[in-house]
Amino acid sequence: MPRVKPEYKAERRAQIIDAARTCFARDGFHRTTLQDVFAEAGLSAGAVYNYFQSKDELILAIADERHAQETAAFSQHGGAQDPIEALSQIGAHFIDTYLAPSGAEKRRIAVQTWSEAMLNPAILASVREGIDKPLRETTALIRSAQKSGRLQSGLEPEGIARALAALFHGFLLQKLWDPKLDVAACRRVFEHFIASLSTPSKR
Amino acid sequence: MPRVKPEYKAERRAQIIDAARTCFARDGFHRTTLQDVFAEAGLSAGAVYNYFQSKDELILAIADERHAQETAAFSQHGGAQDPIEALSQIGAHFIDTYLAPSGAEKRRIAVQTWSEAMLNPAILASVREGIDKPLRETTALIRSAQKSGRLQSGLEPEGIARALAALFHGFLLQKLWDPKLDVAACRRVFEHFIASLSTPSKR
Amino acid sequence: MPRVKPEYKAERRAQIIDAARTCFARDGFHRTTLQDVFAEAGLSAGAVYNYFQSKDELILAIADERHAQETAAFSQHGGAQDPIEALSQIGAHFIDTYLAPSGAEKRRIAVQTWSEAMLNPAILASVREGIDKPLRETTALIRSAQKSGRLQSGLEPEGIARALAALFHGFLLQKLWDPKLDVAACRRVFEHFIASLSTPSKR
Amino acid sequence: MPRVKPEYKAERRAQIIDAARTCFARDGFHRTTLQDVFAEAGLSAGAVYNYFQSKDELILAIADERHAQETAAFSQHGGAQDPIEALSQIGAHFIDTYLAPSGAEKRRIAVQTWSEAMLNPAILASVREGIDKPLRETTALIRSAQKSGRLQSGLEPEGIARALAALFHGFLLQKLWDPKLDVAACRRVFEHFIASLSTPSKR
DNA sequence: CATGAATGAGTGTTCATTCAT
DNA sequence: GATGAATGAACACTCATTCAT
Repeated sequence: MPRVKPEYKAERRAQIIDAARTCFARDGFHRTTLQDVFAEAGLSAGAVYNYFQSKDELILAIADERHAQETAAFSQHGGAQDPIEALSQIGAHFIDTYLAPSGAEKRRIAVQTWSEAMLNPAILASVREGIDKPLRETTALIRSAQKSGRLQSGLEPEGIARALAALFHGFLLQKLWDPKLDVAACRRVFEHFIASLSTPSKR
Repeated sequence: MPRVKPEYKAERRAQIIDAARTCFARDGFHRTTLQDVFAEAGLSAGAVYNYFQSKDELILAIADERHAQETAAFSQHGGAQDPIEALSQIGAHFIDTYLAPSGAEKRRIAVQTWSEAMLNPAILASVREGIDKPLRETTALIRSAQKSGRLQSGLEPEGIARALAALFHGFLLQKLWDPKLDVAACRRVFEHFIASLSTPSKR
Repeated sequence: MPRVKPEYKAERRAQIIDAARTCFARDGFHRTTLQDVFAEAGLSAGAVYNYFQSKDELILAIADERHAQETAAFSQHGGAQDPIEALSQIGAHFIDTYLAPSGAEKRRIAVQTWSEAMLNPAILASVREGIDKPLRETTALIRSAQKSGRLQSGLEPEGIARALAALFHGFLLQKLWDPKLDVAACRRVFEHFIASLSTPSKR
Repeated sequence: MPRVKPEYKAERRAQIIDAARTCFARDGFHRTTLQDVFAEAGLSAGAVYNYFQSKDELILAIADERHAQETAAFSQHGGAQDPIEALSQIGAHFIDTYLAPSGAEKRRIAVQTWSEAMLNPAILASVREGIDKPLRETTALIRSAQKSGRLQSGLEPEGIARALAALFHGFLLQKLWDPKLDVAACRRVFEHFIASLSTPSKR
């Protein structure tokens, strides 16, 4: 269908990415064959190859899209006046999005991406991009809160930001291993951790 | 009446597992071919197949071994009288072992195992076994500390235990993505978190 | 009543043939994809298919064109009064055209055509048409020269004609394999061979 | 079948090369699929890939083998005392081998190799190796004959050698295009050409 | 027990060709 | 006539696994 509308190609691309994401979440990057993706997308091999030049490129597109979404969500929820409130809202958003039952697909894509990053430089770059910007913003948030005296200053801001990310990533893994994980409890611990920053550490 | 001494078989098995771990850490479970493992082990295909019936079984053996080591290390470092001290020592041990530069191989195996657990029930069982026992022990430790008044009791013991695990797993990921990660800072945040449990949460 | 002027179609056809020749000479018939030809011609797939119904037809058109040119050149240079002179001029023309540095594209198309003729009857017919007519004309030239006593008659005219063609084709191959081939020396040997026909063989 | 006799692998390799040569001569390098070769050899894909790492490598092996045979044959037939006799014998051998009806397979492989050499550096190297050594030997033969006065010295030895090769290659092409080519006539012209070198050129 | 050549289903990818617009 | 996205059969190649020796 030549001379298509400009949005046609974007739609087709999205259709392929959706199909790939479904397959990858279900069977993993490596157990998913491109034939699976073709079938899921309802397209031929050639059609898919008009949009993505290789399986790796498709995997990368999935990773990139996920990180773009994350960065966007981050900015969206980090706007609260109170820095502690902002941290809390960001945490709540990510916990809701990734740890809810409906987040299963996201979780499964995420973990595979983390594993793949180890071996695939392009995926690693994508993962880092998805991590570094939020980390920098969180760090800035914490630093400004420390300066205004609202957070204790005994810990490095970056360390705190990394701990928040680590808590989130770690809970995500636990939810993946055990779907019965008590997400509400995770959220409470998360809140406790943030709250604990307001008081000087005992040590 | 075995034809060969049992030690012989155990040594051969260890030789194969070592080779496999080296390959898997370097190239990943899926990019590693069994030919790679044969070459790394200096053995023939048939020899390896006398010890492991499939690639999956080899992967599982790697995962099992890792979790056995972890559980053992956990018990070994969790014996301190003071529960807070015990938690601190356990944390220090795992951070030292997995986040040190020399822990790269362990990290790379760990993340792949987590990803594989999503798709392979046997690996999932292995991962859960490696997580659940430590989690139960930590939970028990925390619960007893709460009863004796040494830890605040506003948070569920299991939630705290899971948060400690999450912090550790999350830092491991970050170290994987960025080898320059400041491990000392991670350790300080970890300590802060444990310390924060001694005081009532502000909220 | 055609919608477009006939010249338009002829121009388009020539444009496609030029592009195809460029691609085929550069990458070979089999390594050249039609996508390459479309790009080189600056036309779409559909446009090219309006002029040639298949890749084979395009290859055949290239071969035909080459042989038409050759036959024309042959007639053009074979008109000298003296048959020996005519042979010499024809030889000189072909050596100049095909063995000069600028003849690289022609050489590369020629050799591929020879190889393809082996497998593709239509190409074989084209090659034979390009060879047979010149061969018949040369044979006639030689026969008449023999009758008039200007050439020795110990050899069959067709054999001599074929030897001249063989020399030319063989030198073409050598130039293809080694661009530093001394073309002037080839020309001298060619002249010697023609000259040798004027005197009775020693044997 | 492990722990095979040393000659086992060589036999297998020859079996594959034979099958490939049959297929390539019949259908051409590019129209032959590896499946064809597997079927012709009566082996599986994996078995063939244990001996040749790619289709190109198989093609190269065919070319190399052909040139090795040619060089060997050349040395074998070039030992006559009389240089003119030696040239004559070499020519007769190659004409017999390649232009006889039974030489069809050799011819078909040869022409494809020439065409492929244009695009494949490894094949080009093989072709040149197969050409250069015979050419050097012929040149030496001619030079020594010139010094001893048995051949006229008006032409460069290398040019003469190249002309002999060109005649042979050109006749080979003609036989390919027309199986009814009179090979005896070719041989006579070849002989005439050699004989013509014994007398000073008329020019 | 060890060997390693053989197996063959399965993989990612290509590309000549079509046809709705 | 021209466009170019879509088709899908076909291809080269891989690799976990087997088994005769």
